[in-house]
Parts: sequence; C-alpha cells; structure tokens
Amino acid sequence: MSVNRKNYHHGDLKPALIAAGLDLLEETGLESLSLRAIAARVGVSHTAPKNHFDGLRGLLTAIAAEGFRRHAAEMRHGVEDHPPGKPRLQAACDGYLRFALAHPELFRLMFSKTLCNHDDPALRAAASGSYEVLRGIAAGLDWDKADAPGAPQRTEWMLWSIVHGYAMLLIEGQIPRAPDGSAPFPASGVVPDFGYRADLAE
Amino acid sequence: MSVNRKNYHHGDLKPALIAAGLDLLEETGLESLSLRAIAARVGVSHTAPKNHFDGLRGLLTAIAAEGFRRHAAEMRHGVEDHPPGKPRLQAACDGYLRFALAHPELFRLMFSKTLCNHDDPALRAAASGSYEVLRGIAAGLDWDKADAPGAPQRTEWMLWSIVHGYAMLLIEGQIPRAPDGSAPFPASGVVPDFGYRADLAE
DNA sequence: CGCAAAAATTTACATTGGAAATATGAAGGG
DNA sequence: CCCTTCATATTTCCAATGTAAATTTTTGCG
Repeated sequence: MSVNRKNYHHGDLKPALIAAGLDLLEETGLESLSLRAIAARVGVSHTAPKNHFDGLRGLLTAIAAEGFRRHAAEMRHGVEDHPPGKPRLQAACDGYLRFALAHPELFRLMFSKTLCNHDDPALRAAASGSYEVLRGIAAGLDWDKADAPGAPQRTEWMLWSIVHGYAMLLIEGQIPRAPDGSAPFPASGVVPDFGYRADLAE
Repeated sequence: MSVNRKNYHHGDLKPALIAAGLDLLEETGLESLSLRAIAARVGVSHTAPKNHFDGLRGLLTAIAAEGFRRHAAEMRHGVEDHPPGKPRLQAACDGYLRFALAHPELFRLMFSKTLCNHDDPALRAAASGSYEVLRGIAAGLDWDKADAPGAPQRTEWMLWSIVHGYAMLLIEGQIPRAPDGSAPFPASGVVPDFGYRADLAE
C-alpha cells in the first residue's frame, strides 16, 4: 500500500485527519471544526472519515487523545531537571498551564464530555498518561490534609483542581490576562507552598 | 398589553424564552438546546426570539446571566449563618459546588466563552455578583502567599481556581463520583486550611 | 486472472441558525 | 371611533452540518 497517493485511496487517512484537525483547531477554533472542513483540508469527501472514526465525535476523540499526549509531554518537559518536591511541582504546573494557554481550543476539546468520548480506550490511556505525571509529583506533598482519610487521592485532586481551574478560568476569559496573553501569576503562584515528606513519596 | 395571551403576540416572550431555555437545559442538556427547541416549547416560531435577543448566542447569554444569579444565591445560602473565616469559606465553597453538580449543563454554559457572550453588560453584572461572594469571603484569608505582591487578588483567584477546577473535573467526569452523583470529598475537603487575619479582612 | 473486502465517492436527507419579506395586533393621536 | 405606526411574530427561503445508503474504485489475496 503506497502512502500519500493522489488517487482514489488516500493511503494514510486516519492520521492525516487527526493532523488536519489539530491544525484547524489552532487556525479556526473549535466551533468551526466541522467534519466537512477537516475532510476538505485533507482533500477527501466529508464521508470518508466514517471508515476510520465513529462519526465526528470519534474523530474529535482521537484528536483529544493526541492532545493529552502532547499535554503530558509538556508537563514532563523540564520536570526531571528539578529535584522532587516543590521545584518539580512548579515545573509540572507551569507545563500544565503553558499547554492550556498555548492551545486553548485543543485544551477545551480534551476536557469536554460533550465533544469527545471519554470512554474510548485510546483516549482513556492518553488522559491517564497525563494524569500520571501530576500524580507522581503529588506523591510526597505535605499539607494540612495529607494525613486525613482519603489521601493521597485528595492531594492529587486538590492539586489538579487548582491548576485546571486556573487554566480554565484564564482560557474562558474569567481571569484577565496580560496583553501578551500571559497569566497574571505563574501556575506556581496560585499553588500553595506544600511541604515535602519523603515518607509520603512513592 | 395583556400577558400570556394565546394569540399572535405572546406578550411576555423574553422572560418566557429564558425560562424555557433553563427548563430544557435540565431536561435535554446543552447540546440539544436549539433555538428552535426553545421557541417550540414556548409555542412561537423559531425566528420570534430575534426580536428580543441577538440570535442564539444572545439567548444563551441571557440564560447564563440568570444562571449566575442563581449561582450567587446558592453560594450566599447559609453563609451568614457562619462566622467569617474558615466556616464561612466552607459554606460558600460548598454552595459553589452544590450548584455546579445540581445544574451541570447550565454551569457549563455559564463559563463557556464559545456559547455565550461575556461582554454582554447583563451577563457581566450577573457574573460579577457571583464573583463578589467569593471575593468577600477570600478577604481575610491567610496563607503562605497572603503577603506576597498581588494579594489579595491572588488569594481570590487561588480560591476560585480550586473550587472551579474541582467542579469542572467532576462535571466532566474526570474525577469519579459516587453512584448518587456526589463528589468524593466536599468542596471544603480540597480547599487548604486557610488561617484568618482580621487585618486582611475588609 | 478474478473476486472479495476495504476505502472513498455520490447522493439524499433531517436539523440547525439566520435573513428577508410579510402578516398581525397594540397603542396612541386625530 | 378610526386610522396610522411600530413592535412583534410568522412564513418562506437558504446555506451549512452530520449521518445514512447506495455506488464506485482500488487493493490484495487465492
């Protein structure tokens, strides 16, 4: 099977559609991301995706999965340069926010139950990979509820909630941004100063 | 002008459309909330709303504004029964989350820049009213960054981010919920234990 | 070579939001 | 009381969208 032929069969349509969707997401935004627009950009008819995805929702789900992979990569980026505890936490939170602000439309898609199917195995796996970064870093963080029942999940969710909420409120224009689009505080500026306890770490 | 007549002129269409939209939001969800469905429920043609709202987006914006008013009321509910500081903070956060979980579709709409127009004066006013509740309560909260530059805005945003993020992650199914739909922890369970300093309060 | 299956196209259709032209009725002035 | 005016609502029409069904083209295998 030859790749990228101009003729009837595209040859590599599935990844091409995902890539086109990601591009269109950056260029024209989420609301105008239609099945027909994505197909047109690849140069196929608007019903061609049906052979590879379960409708528009299926395609959006695949795009979101790729988003989660990049999201995880952005969080991991630079994390290993810092020692465990607060510095590493800051790096991951900054990565989380950096991704959200750089790709707001994709970020919105990724977390939209309406637009994509979070029961899809591939999406679940990708999203878990992203969550694992935060989870690994949350292990060892000490705060006033670190010994209460439900820790360490409570710590993970507390941390996730703060970074995610900050990203969302910024993206949706609820918290004002600087003219250059940057947040008023870095992600680490709204995260409380956790302590670090080796006995809590993994 | 008589109200609620069955004939050509409805007489009170504007609030009727908002009410119908709020009902449909609970019954059928956000994705199926079409201009035509709302108009049909009121018993008018699908172009009738044009005389009162600027398209679907305008109607959704008005619905969101009403949502913010109810949201603020839910947060205020029970707040005055508690003394300032941590107890009052808990009551407000619980109200924030209670509203979000009880009306997830409306909550999503309220915070969607795509679906509603946050430049609309009425929506701005309603949203500000909601934010003011949190702001008033955040004043006086002491934490490790309460004396850093940018406080008290930083405190407000930190608090808002945590509660909003927790609500969003629950609504979107990222953080699992109990079979009865309740959150694994109350809102106050993921909010750090702030201190209270009278000199920071309003 | 021939045939079955995969992949893509064409065609058709129901829904949607919006624009334009038209109809209706309420309100106020003579 | 009538008649004009204007807000309000309707009808009709249109472009865009997602989906389904039938059809065509290509691939790959026996």
